[in-house]
Amino acid sequence: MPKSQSNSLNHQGLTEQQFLDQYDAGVYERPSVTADMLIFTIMDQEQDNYRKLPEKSLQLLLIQRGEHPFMGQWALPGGFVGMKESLDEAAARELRSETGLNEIYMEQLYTWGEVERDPRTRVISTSYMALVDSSTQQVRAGEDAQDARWFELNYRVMQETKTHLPEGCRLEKEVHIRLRHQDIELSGVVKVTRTYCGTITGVHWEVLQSEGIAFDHAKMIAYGVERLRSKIEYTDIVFNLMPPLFTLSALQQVYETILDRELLAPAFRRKIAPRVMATNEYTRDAGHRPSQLYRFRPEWEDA
Amino acid sequence: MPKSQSNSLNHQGLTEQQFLDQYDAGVYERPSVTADMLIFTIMDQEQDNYRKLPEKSLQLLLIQRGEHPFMGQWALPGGFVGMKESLDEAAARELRSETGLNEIYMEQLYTWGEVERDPRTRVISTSYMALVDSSTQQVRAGEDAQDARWFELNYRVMQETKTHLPEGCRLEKEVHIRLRHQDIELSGVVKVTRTYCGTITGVHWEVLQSEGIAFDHAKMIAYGVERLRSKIEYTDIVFNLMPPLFTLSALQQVYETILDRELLAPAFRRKIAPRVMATNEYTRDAGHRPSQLYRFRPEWEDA
DNA sequence: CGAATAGTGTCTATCAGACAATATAAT
DNA sequence: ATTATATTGTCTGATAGACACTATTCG
Repeated sequence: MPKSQSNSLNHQGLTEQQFLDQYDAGVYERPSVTADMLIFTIMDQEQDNYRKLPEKSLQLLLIQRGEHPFMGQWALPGGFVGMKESLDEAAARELRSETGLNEIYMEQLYTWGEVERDPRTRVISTSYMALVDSSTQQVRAGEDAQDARWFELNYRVMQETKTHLPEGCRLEKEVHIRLRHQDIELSGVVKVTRTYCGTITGVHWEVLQSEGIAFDHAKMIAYGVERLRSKIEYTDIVFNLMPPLFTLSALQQVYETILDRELLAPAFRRKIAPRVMATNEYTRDAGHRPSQLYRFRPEWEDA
Repeated sequence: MPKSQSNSLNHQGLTEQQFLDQYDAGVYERPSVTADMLIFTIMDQEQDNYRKLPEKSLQLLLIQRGEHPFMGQWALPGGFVGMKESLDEAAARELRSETGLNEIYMEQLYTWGEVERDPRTRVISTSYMALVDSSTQQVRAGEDAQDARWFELNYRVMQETKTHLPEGCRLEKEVHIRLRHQDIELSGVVKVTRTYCGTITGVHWEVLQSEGIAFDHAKMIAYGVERLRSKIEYTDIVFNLMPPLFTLSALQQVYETILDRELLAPAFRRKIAPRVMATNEYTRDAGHRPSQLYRFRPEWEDA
């Protein structure tokens, strides 16, 4: 941090040091701040036909609340930011305490600052996204005293409306979220409203329905999925969800589950080619032609 | 907001209502939260040769601090978030009070949560970016009692270093920022460190030098410019910086000033074509061939 | 005419979508 | 042989970079 280092006197005739000594931070009421974590991973679905490849599913880690408010409902792992830890540190601490994992990809997403977000008190929450390869890394969700569980996440745009306004246009999108863990089923409906007025665009996220999802976490989840979907297209974050060795089909499946649409294999392989490197290993016992295993080839190894 | 609506009792035997009634928000110390504004605009430079087009420059609005800390230095307009206003409202309020403008494009950028950001007390700040067309809209910077001024902003990457680590690589980028308003000249150096360790990437922003720029605002500015540069490539936000009618050359110049590189006119015109619509008007008295005036054609008018 | 900008045409390289075709294991 | 996946080849259409060329105004 740059030092302010000023010896000049302010309008009350105080030096900076004197000013800071008499500064009372307590005069104004302050909101609480939390860091909330969207921890994503990819898991294989149970498979009936031994010859077919197992389907992938996107999973999100949630914690059952043991206290009011929203007691019994499921929430994103998160907690209040302490006075002596940075926002990133609070997020990393939360990640560590819920998954036991330390060196994990993590990224700040958005800060939610509406007034009535929490019935207890004014809370401003910054959401983070973390990506975990649960097939290699041992994630101890559910082993903890806390009731943390992986939920299969389905995200789908159910309705899109376009309304013309006198000076622009409004696009409304209704997104349905479904989360499942064994027989626990949660769901939420989030409306995303984009308003175009001349050149000015505004986006508004609103929770229309929330079944078993605590607070306004349904819209944090929706926002996170949108971000994951867009960032997977132009960055290398997918590889955080993959084991060190993987087949190109598996990688394509991960893209397909996250984007929720099918991709053409030849185009996919061409596009991903510069970011992967073939190994001498192959899959075995698959009931069909074996597949070559690849590893991630980071951009900085390029040339 | 979804209601929690639970009648169940917690471990102390309290209903939700009872729990909320006895909840004391004051037990934990809480940080202050501010919303800080990067207000950008484009202005014409003074021109010597009457036949040449005026050059454009990117301008940023700063306010001179009249109080400790960083008294006399220049800061982003910003202020504490009140208990009864949302984060967005606080940002909009700040924008309105500094520029007198109301209906302006505004977007949340990032939340800065390091512990020692402010010598007074723990402060977490969310930065926003606003884009203004100062040629049409009357912006009252400097007319206010407050010392708000438009500064010409220069942003340039001065050094890039690539270090190989045992398990990855580190990319360091040194960015120089220069801000000028008449004979006031401010500058800052920000180091952006990208660490690649396997698939995990982390980005770290650090202020190395700060001449006349208050707090850690130099890195907020750097982050804002980076975001502006990238978003101008894949969204329509430029048009927030343009008057209702403009020439394609002027639009290209705005792209060039923001991206800090020259573009080829034919390629530019092709790319921008679907987003603009020709009018019957032309520029006049230019000392050369007149140029046709265009207007923004929003995506939603497409078909 | 010359200076300066406005605007068009075209060649090429690259890349994504589409789909055909071939390869190879397990049973 | 059949099934299911793996992998390659190729055609086509869209698009960006590069650059040559033409147009139009003022002085």
